[in-house]
Amino acid sequence: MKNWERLPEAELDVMLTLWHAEEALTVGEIVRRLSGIRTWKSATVHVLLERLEKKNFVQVDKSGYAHLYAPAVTEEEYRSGEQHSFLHRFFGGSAKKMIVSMLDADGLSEDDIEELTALLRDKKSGGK
Amino acid sequence: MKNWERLPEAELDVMLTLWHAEEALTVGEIVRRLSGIRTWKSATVHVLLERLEKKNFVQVDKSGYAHLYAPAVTEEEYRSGEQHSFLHRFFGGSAKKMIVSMLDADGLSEDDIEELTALLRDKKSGGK
DNA sequence: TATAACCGTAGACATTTGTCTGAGGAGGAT
DNA sequence: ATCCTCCTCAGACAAATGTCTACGGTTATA
Repeated sequence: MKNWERLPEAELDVMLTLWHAEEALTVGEIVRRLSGIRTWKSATVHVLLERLEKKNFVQVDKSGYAHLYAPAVTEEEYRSGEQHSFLHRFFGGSAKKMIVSMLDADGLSEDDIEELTALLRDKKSGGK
Repeated sequence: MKNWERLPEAELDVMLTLWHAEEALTVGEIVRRLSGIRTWKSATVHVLLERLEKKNFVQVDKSGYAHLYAPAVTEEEYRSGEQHSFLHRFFGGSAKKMIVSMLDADGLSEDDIEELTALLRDKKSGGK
């Protein structure tokens, strides 16, 4: 994670599509997969992909007729960057505070709590 | 939290300043408090505040000579909106998954782990 | 081989975001 | 009264973001 850069919404939706795909996709395929949320024309997606390429977020294979687009940054890399910046803005960088707030707010089932408790236990014993 | 709206970086920095202040602030005061991170002229901050007002994120008291700006949305409201959208984008809405990922990644001390374990215990017994 | 169904690129444009300069007023210190 | 400091507000712009129409070429298919 070199220099963290927050992507605009539209570009992020394209990246999410690429991340969730197993292989490289064509513009048309991306349009199709996004059709639930976005009603973009393919030219729109094309422009977004160009911008993402310029930012080095995707790599393109232009050998065939239909160009193939694939992520050049993993979802984890991007997510952790965004998460990190969020953590700093709103929780002064304390992961603990953020976790506490999520425990309060968002719905966790009994099972989830079990599981998390177990993870914490492992983490303490096995901890580096 | 009506319609969730993500604020641009610059406006968010202004909001964070307002949230961290106890009382309403003047433009000049905001510029001063941001001077560590941003080297904005007061006109810049003024424009950002106007935009935030239009979006109903701040309320302004124009009775005195120097206008006073205060948040119209709490930090928690905003944060939880952003957190929610993040959760959905990257963890399919599962708070558990997100917490798990934070347990792995970000530095938690022994004490933090203790504390979280205790919270989980309380949450299970005292559960609503 | 026509044809319909795709594809890529160019070019255009409205809106939003980021920042500033400059004019003109208020207030306090001299 | 005079100056210096601070404030508001108008206006201006460049860059980034969001989307599209239109044109000309490719392919698979009738």
